[in-house]
Amino acid sequence: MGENGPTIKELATELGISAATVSRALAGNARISPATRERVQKAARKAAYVPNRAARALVTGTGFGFVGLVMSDPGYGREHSYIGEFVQGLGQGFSAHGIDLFLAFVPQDQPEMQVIRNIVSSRRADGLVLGRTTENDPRIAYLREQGFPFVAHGRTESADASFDWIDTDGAAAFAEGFRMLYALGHRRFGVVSIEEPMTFRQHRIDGVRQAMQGTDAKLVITASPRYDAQRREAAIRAMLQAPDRPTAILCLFDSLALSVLDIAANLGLSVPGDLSVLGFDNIAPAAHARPALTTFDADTLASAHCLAELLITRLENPGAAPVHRLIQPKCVLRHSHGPAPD
Amino acid sequence: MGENGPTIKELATELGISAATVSRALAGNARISPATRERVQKAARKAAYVPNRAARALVTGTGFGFVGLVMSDPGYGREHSYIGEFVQGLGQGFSAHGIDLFLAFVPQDQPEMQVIRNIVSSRRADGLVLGRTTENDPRIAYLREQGFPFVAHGRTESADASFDWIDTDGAAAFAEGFRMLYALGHRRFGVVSIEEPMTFRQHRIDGVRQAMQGTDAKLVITASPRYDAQRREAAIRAMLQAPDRPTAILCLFDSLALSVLDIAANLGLSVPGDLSVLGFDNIAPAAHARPALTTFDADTLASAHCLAELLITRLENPGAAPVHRLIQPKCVLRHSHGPAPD
DNA sequence: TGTCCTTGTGCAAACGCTTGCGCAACGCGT
DNA sequence: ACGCGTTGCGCAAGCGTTTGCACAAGGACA
Repeated sequence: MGENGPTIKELATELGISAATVSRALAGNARISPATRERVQKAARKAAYVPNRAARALVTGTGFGFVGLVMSDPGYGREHSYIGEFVQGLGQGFSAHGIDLFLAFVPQDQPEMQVIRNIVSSRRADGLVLGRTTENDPRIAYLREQGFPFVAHGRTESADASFDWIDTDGAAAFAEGFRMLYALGHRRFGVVSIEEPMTFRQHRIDGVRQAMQGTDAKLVITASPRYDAQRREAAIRAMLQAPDRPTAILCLFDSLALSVLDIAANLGLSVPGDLSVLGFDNIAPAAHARPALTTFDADTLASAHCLAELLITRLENPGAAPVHRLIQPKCVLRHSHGPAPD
Repeated sequence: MGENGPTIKELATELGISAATVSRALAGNARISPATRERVQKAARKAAYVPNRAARALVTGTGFGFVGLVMSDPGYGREHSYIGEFVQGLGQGFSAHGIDLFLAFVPQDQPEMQVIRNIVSSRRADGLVLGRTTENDPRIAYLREQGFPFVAHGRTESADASFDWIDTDGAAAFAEGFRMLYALGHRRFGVVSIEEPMTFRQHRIDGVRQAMQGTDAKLVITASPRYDAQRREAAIRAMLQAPDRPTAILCLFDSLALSVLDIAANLGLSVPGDLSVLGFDNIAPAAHARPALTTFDADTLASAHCLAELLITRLENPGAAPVHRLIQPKCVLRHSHGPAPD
């Protein structure tokens, strides 16, 4: 084994003071004279002193400075590259505060809840980040009951105010998308949705519904299991082959939109000539699709940053009032939308 | 706060034996009588005893059951979605063995080495996974010197046999790419490369060079800084506007190829009519580009799985002989290549 | 019966850090 | 000159484990 860095005791004897003083000086304790504090801090920097986390965790009873992100989503691989940005944003936010992000992968044969329970009871993490919430999320109920610190990316059905969350304002975005297409003359609308009760699903669909109020627009919705490519394709194909197929389709997220683009091409429908398509998330392939996909960008990176901040303040101050933030997605105008065909 | 489980001492007094015996029984120590061992194990299970990781780590000098992946690459966001798969593969591999993967993000104002040093000296991680190696990688030198367990995704210049690595056989892939294009009649070749001394750069270029041996093909290489979009574009543009521009371009990785596709379109060059383009990595946008990008797939997921296995065996058996594996990428034939123009 | 080895268990130290408390030194007011 | 509050620091006790060593009990052997 190579050289382990110096211990606090070594640093102390080298400075001719006690380990306690070093500890306090490094912690910025007020009872240490500014002169000593500075001297210690300089020496620590010079000696590249890094406190042993195990020792600290043991005595303080806290964790090791890790927060967990539970990865249950099988779809974050290829298409769903927003995960990359999400993780990056979280990581940057946390590392600025000396906290590390760890990824807890959920084995296929295990429910996500079990993984979470395990993390909580082993105290491996100081806090947890929850991805994409469902309408009635059992993870949230459990963590709240355990008093375990967490933040969520997404609300629950009741937009529950008792925990920290950040969400994108999908309703606003989809309403905006509808209005834009309506203004372009579209009257027959489609929404490509999923079967899973993710919170964002309801919001986004509601956004369209509300914007439709009082207009002469028609709406048809199709849904399929989130990661079942076959059924997804069947559903979209059915929508596009219906006698009075929509001329404008809003998709819950980009990978659905990309599927629509592919299938439309197969069916000989031109986009945006015969059909306008809107996505959501602005994942990488969206920009490279032909036609390039018009979509909404919710600045995943910034959201993740913010989520990290939220969890950090929660960890520092467990009793603080919950914070929520709604991000307004921005429409990225590209080439998959246009005037309605006559 | 939820209930913290019992300590080993509590368990011991409850059983009327010493903590040492409990510890040994749980560890399966041979010096403990089978009767006692079984009694202890049953009681531990019943009491839901979970050893305190901090205490254990402190005394054994090991980590907490985490391995780190150092994320220094600023480009793993949008384009470089292979990171998503890489992380997924690692995570799955590790979690099967009760190990968690944490992501160590390198702040912009800090050298990667400092982050690594910090991890090593704080003993936060039991082992480290190194992404994309450079030809003469200081991280590897340091970790070897420290005797810190690690595995690398990529070789070093000397294909150093003294540590565990997995690499893709870029030379073979690029040679194959060359031969395919040559067979299609191409004679003027271009390679779009980067300025950074990543190991894979040399291998891939060498693959082309070797395959060219004895043919009448010409080769021109251009390089630009890895994440400088401006200079990248300038370099590619220059290559495409040269009087005797290549008719076939091999790109070191997909995001370069996508740039080539864009710029070619801007210049009014048709792909694959005027120009054939090959990528490497098979990232998500490659399939959605128009024309869809012909590229090489090295099965990132499987590589990552394998890397995880390697690190685990290394952790279990630090003295074992280093293992290396070379993955043969498979060519994914799509529509960005074709016969040479006459 | 005494010696010696084997087997099973306990004692206590150690890991590196934080923190409550004690204590010395000093300056202030009286 | 005395007491008292303040300031700055050290002592030592832990935090929950693991592990080297000592030790008691018991059987085998001479």
